[in-house]
Amino acid sequence: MKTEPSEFSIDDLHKVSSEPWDGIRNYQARNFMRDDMHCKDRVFIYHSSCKHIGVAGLAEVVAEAHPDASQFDPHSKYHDPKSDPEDPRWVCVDVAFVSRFRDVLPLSRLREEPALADMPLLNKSRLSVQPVSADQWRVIMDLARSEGLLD
DNA sequence: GCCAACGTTGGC
DNA sequence: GCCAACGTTGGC
Repeated sequence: MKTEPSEFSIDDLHKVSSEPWDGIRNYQARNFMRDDMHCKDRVFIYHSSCKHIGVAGLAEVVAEAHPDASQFDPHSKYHDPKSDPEDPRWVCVDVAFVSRFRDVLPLSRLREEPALADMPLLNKSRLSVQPVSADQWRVIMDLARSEGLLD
């Protein structure tokens, strides 16, 4: 899951017991949350549009997809007047902090790994929620370990 | 701040 | 259903 740390960082996630991952307004990203993310699933938290771009830590899904409340809030920047309360257009999962890498595992380092070449993240995908295969998960965790980023 | 690439919108 | 125009994303 991508986030701009100036908006909501891994450290912000650490401060709350759980966080509804709201504001996702892309259908494909929504569908991943709705269809493919389940309680206990692990998630990489990725910092984008910032100084240290890359994987910042780990989270866990703690609530399955439910309507994203911000779509019905006229004061929210995520307000969607076209969404019908009887049939909400946008959903989100809740995630909880698991761990923070000692340092961000840089995007540039991910690009050096042939095993990760097919990741949407490395291929101009602008999806803010995107899948990670079991193999890719392992490669990234091994990388984080070998870079001394894990406790 | 730039700009390429992408997703969405809306006229036809 | 096509596709041009537009707005957004996100690395650099």
